[in-house]
Amino acid sequence: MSLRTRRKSQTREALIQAVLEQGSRGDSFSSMSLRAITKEAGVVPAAFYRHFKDMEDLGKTLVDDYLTLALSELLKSIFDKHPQPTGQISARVNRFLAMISERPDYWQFLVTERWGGSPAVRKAIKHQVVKFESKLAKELSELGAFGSTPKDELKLLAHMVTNLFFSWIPDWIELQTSDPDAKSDKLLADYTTSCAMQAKILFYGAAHLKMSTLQAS
Amino acid sequence: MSLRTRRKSQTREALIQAVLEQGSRGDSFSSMSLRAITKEAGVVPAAFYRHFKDMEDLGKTLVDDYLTLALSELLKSIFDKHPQPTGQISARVNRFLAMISERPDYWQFLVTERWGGSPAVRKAIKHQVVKFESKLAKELSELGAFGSTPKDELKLLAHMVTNLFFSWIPDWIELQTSDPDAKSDKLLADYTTSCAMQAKILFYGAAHLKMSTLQAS
DNA sequence: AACTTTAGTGAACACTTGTTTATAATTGAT
DNA sequence: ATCAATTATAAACAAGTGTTCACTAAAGTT
Repeated sequence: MSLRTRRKSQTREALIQAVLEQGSRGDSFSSMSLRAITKEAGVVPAAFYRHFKDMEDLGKTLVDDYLTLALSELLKSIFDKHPQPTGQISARVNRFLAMISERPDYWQFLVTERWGGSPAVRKAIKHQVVKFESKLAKELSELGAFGSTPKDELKLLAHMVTNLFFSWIPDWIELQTSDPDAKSDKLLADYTTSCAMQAKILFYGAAHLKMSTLQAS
Repeated sequence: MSLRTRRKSQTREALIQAVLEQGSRGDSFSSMSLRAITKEAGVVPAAFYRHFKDMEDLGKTLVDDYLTLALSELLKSIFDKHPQPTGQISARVNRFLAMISERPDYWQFLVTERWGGSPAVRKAIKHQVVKFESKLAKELSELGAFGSTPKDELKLLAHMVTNLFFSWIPDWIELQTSDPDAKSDKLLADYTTSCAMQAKILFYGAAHLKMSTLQAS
């Protein structure tokens, strides 16, 4: 890799990080200005166009080149082998929450912009989420407990699980930032139990409720 | 009510409707400009300040004076008496989806801004959602199936149910708008079954999974 | 060493933004 | 009928917006 292209990708990264930075401060992507982004990246406004066509282009790139990795890492992290014998769900949930703690800006952006104000970014996220759900459904089918579950039902379950995951993200981030981060390990442990409980409820219901069974309540 | 106050509340309503209108077009609240709102409301920019201090004030008012009603109506609609003997869950889900179809702009705003770019609006929504979850937990406790369920677990369940409800909103709105609205009743029936299935899975899991039971999967 | 390519600069542009001010017009009260 | 109160207007302001253009300077190529 040449020196020039390396430096180019350096400011390109700075622009993307600027977006994530402002996202972490609570701003939504559609309300970010091109000028503010370049300013935060330490570059003049006109330099922006050497890297992206416009802000929409930046947003799509951010999702496709960066956030996608986060989602696929999440998938690996959940379905890797070597699970502890006890508390499999808790351990996986724990790892997910730790991943969020590592790069909260990534996950914050994903949550904020999933139903946010930029159609292009929304569409890009949607595309990645659909892919994630498909892989998740496939992994679930090889899990034993859902071996005989019909494909339709697995897709529905994967959809629910994905939404459950997404619901944890903002709660967990807020829990962390609004806390006197003294004993953050206890905070993690507590919220892990809560999320694991949620996951168990969902999996138990899906595993034991046969389809086309009318269970009124 | 005097003529003047009536006319005042008329343009006030126009301003709020303008926000919902732009929200329905896909814009996020934090990216809406005061001028664009007044323009859409058919009024000059300076007139805005007769009604609201700034955009943030408008946003909070919108949530507290309007969207709150939608949520309490939802609660009534779900827990009213006179339920059909069969398919209680489906019937209630159906009514919820019908409510969304009636005022999609309200629900769209709620979803978009729940994790959106305006801290004040986010906080206002959060406050209403917490209230909603509390009432929901109370209603669930009087439901028979969860009579003996501990309070903590009911709060968790209410939280999950709320998130489940919220997850339906954007999917249902998109399903409707992206459709050649010919046989929209069949669309409603189909999506009702899907959502009802999700609700049943969740309720079944919550009702049958005893707390502090380690159910690995 | 000379030439080309290109990431980043700085100034300028037309336009939109939020907010203030004085003024017009109409309702409510006397 | 007269006067006060107030909703909405029109114009102006400084500041911020996206985008363009000619440019400098450094890296890649010959």
